[in-house]
Amino acid sequence: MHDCKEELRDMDLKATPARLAVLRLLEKIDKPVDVAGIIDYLRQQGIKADPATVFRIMNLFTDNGLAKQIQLKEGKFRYELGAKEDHHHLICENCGAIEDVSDCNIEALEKDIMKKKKFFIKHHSLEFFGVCNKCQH
Amino acid sequence: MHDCKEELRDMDLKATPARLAVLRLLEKIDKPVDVAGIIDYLRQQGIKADPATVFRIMNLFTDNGLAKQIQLKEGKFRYELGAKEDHHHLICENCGAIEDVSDCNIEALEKDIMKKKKFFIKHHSLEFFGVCNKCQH
DNA sequence: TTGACAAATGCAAGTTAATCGCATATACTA
DNA sequence: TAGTATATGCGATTAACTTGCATTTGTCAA
Repeated sequence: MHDCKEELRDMDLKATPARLAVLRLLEKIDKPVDVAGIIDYLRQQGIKADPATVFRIMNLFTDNGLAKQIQLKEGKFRYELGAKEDHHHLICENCGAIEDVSDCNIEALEKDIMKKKKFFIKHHSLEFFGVCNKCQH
Repeated sequence: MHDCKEELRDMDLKATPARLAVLRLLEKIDKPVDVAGIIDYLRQQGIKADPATVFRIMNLFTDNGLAKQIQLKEGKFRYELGAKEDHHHLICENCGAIEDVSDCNIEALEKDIMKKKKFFIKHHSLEFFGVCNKCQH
């Protein structure tokens, strides 16, 4: 467990209570959260935060690589920790469950594309939509 | 070139001018369009269509597999032809250019995941974000 | 060809995600 | 501990998308 306060200070970002709590939340969750979920969590922690503030925090974190934006065809953004190792998502179209998958070896594909297309890839998003194990029965 | 009117009738969808024009547009474009773009095209074709109608058409087409929704972290949906062969997108974060890539062999990965995770995959989305060739200079 | 009916559209109002400006509060630094 | 840059709250605003309802329009059967 590392020090969130240090992490923010190192990036010249003020360590406010809301920012610290969001960072801690991102480190804890195992699937991407949306802004409503973040606000709920903050309230649980005794931190009252305006939606505008949370949106501002998430944009700041995204720009600085602390958070990563995820889109699951819901018409809104979700967020997860930027430092998380490369992984992708399985989204159940029946119950909405979100599951992670790793070991997809997209890096090889990326290298190939960069060479073939002369396009410099900075990051990617890969999502699989379908029916989870539970909903198949 | 096939008959759009037939295609709609075969799915028990009424062949209205707006629907036909949208279908023709989807067959023509080489990169995903948003609703504003669709409305522009319809106007060019002499078809006045309300945004609500276009949203309804796109939802209908998506539900029926005629169109596919794409999200490029813009906070809105884009659409492309549902029948298009498997491919993915390169999005330039500098100029916004969108380019297609094919031959990514995601099917193999999908099979692997389906077996390992017991998750039935119906479709996926894969987008690469970075800097296009032009913007590198 | 026409007439009837189900369904598509237009319009207006409403919802939700996200942004912005500005006054106030607060984290950092010296 | 006081000063300053900046983060936050609040209210207003925008943009994407949805919904309800009256009207129009494809379709199909006579």
